[in-house]
Amino acid sequence: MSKELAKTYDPKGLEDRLYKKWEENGYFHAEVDRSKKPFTIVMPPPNITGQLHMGHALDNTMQDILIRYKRMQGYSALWQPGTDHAAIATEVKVIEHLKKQGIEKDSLGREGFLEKCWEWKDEYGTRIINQLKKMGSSADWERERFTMDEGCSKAVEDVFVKLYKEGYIYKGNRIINWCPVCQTSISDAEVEHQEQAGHFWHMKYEIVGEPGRFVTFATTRPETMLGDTAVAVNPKDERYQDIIGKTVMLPFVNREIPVVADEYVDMEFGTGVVKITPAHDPNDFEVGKRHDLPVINVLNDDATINSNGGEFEGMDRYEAREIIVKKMDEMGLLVKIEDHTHNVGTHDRCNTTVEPMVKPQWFVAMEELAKPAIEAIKTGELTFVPKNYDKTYLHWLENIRDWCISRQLWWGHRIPAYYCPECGETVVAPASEAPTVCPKCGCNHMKQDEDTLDTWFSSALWPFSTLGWPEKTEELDYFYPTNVLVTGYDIIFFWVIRMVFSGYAHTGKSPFSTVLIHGLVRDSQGRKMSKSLGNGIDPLEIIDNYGADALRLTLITGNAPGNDMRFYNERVENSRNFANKVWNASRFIMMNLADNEVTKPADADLATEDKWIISKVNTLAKDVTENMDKFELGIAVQKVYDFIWDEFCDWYIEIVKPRMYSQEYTASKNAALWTAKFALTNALKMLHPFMPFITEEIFCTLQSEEETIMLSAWPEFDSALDFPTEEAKVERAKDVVRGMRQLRTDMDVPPSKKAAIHIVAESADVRAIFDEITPIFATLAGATDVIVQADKLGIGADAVSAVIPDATLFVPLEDLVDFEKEKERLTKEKEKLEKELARSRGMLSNEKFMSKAPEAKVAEEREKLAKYEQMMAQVEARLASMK
RNA sequence: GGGAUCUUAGCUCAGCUGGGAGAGCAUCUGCCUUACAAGCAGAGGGUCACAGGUUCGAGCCCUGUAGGUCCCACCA
Repeated sequence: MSKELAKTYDPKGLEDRLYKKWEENGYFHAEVDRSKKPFTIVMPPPNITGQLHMGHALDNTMQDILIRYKRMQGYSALWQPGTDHAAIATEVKVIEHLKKQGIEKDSLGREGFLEKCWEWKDEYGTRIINQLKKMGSSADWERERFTMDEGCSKAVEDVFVKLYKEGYIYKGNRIINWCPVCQTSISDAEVEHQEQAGHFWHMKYEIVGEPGRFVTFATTRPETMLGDTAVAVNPKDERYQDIIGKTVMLPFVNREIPVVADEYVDMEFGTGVVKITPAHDPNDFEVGKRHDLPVINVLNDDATINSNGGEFEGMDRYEAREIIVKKMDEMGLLVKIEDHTHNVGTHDRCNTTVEPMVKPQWFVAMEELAKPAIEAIKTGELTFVPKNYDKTYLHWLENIRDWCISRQLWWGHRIPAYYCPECGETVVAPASEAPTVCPKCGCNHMKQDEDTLDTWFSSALWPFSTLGWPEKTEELDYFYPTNVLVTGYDIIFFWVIRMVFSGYAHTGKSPFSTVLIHGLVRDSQGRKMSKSLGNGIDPLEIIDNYGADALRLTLITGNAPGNDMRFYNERVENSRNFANKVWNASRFIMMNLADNEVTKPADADLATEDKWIISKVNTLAKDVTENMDKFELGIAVQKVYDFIWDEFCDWYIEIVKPRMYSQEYTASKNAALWTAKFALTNALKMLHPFMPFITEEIFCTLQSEEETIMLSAWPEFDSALDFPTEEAKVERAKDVVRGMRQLRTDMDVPPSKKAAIHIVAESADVRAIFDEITPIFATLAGATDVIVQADKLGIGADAVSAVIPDATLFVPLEDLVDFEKEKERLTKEKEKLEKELARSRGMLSNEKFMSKAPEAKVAEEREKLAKYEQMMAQVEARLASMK
């Protein structure tokens, strides 16, 4: 025996050992190699605040599968990894971290705080990477990047300057979403709308000059009235024609505000009158612009009322709301209160209700930039898998609004804009050309913008900045554009879209041709895994208990692209069991290979079952490859799984056992061993992208430690191996195997001895079963006998005769095969075949089908019919022989 | 309000361009058998949500109904 393998598969230790081997040998590294075709995937950079969760696990497993597959196919397969600085996420974490030490962010100053952030990055930035390695990820770690490293920062600056010069980036005083807790602006994509139960307050303002006459309106946010600069009605609304142009009195702040007419107002809704607060509502802001209304901000950055709010100054927005309602009521201006559920915008990170505010911010004008990204889908340069996501993508792009990219944070890429406090001049330039002197007035007081960029600004450039852009590197030329982007549907707006338009804007190409979308990993009850629910399952724990291969298989099996999945331990156990099955099947083959010199058998020496399993594994290669190419990873692995378990283990190994047990090294034994090794090796290769560790371990035991399955050639369909399958013969072989097994069970032998008994048909060699077809029973009926051998455990004929009445045990064939059961089975099969035949003949004699269906389809059907007819003949013959 | 998507075995889900209703788990029966009890042999269990339509043929295509999920959206 060349090597001992444990009876059950234990991934512990083995995984780390193999990973180390791969990494040290540089197997993950992809070179620019013009003799090969490139295949590139950029890894969605995990946040440096991140801990590996199931989302990462799924995402990375899918990418690793594709990369390993392409690498085996001979591509120079680059999986480009890196981490993301994750501006706001990290800043919040670091602030929290500092707070525990009693340090306030502001007390450190900008430089001091950034130092702490970099310390954080150094400490935690590698943690997630090490966790990804535990998954078996074969990324090219030598090329690891960080969104704030020198190159990526250069790319960010260049892009900013370029877009500014082209007029796509502008600074504007516009209404944005403000998070009062994080104290920064956020983009539209970061706002999550939640339905909340609230109230609809009907209140009224008195018309100036007409004491006792009021206009009644309804609002969900009474406190914003402090910033009202008009009330609006629909110009067509007959109820209010006579008040248009008049003014009303705003209580508390005693401001006279006009009644304006605007189409925006829905006559059917509420009272048909809307109070207009341009500073704190996006619609009102637009109305305000149309009517040239003043914008009065009544909120501080922490959402307390500011000095514009008069007596309410300093109050929290909700406190002010309560008191304003109370006072309005006291003044008789509160008409009624209705219950009302409405959508409230919240910050997706901290869940705080965002406050629309007017602030000077930087924006990217999206309309023009979005156009090529829209075209990309229409021309097919970019495809989504599954393809229905292109609708989501298009809908967003076609309704895109300008992207607010400035953030009032310190951790991130600082905006490369410089202002002159003397003359107001703005200069936008990369850091290397930062102006010290104002080009306009010549003063030396130029100050850089305090704000940083949205974290997605740098990730938008990731597919090319990681390859060296804006430099014209070899890597960029060879690996870009990349092939596949693997990500969750939850990130299409944030990231995918921005990468695509950036790719077109800066490189003239789509950054990838396919976006492979996966769903969310949910808990066993279908809930999102979340910290607050405490229902998260830690992938590292699963790896610890079941192994990375089992986790990977679980995440891929039975899941279609784009669909959510539920994760529970029973599924992992099944995967673990499969790993064990593979392990044991391999162990069996290796035990039998022992020290035999296995040589490639002549075709003539291959038995029916050999040819059968060879052509099965050959067809498998075709099927799996096809599905891999369609990104149907779940189907692909299912096919490998079924092959190994249902065909290779349950059939082939069982059928071939008697041949393997032969003490003489016959041509038949050699053929069986060779075939088994061939089928196993190929199956392992196809399994490798999914379960890298166990397949490598077995492969190395089978071949040599120096080799690696990672760089072995992916099995291709080979027509020379496509032997015609003789299903009927194999069926018979299985019957005999079953019979033998039953016989062994039924024999009246002490259990301890049963283990020692192997059955080999002697006079009618089991071989005959495969070599004869219909006359099988006739042949066997003449021979009928089977010898029980017990030599494997050193129990000789004497011992057998001591246990079993007859020293040489003759077992009639009837005991091998249960004829009654067999007849039943055949009859069922016949019925099924009859149905099939009827269907097939019906189709082929149907004029419409014959005239409409494509030729290939008809040919296929003819083949099927021929097959059915042949099978029917066999079944009938067998039935006849049994009478 | 707009859009997407789902409804298949007790549970969780596959079923890709129309032609055999499937897997895992669970249940039941029998087996510690020289690869594997994390296993083997077998069994039961489904009007493919409902109603129409197209088709020689529908789980799959079309229309409608009911229920669920998700995304987008400025009804104050």
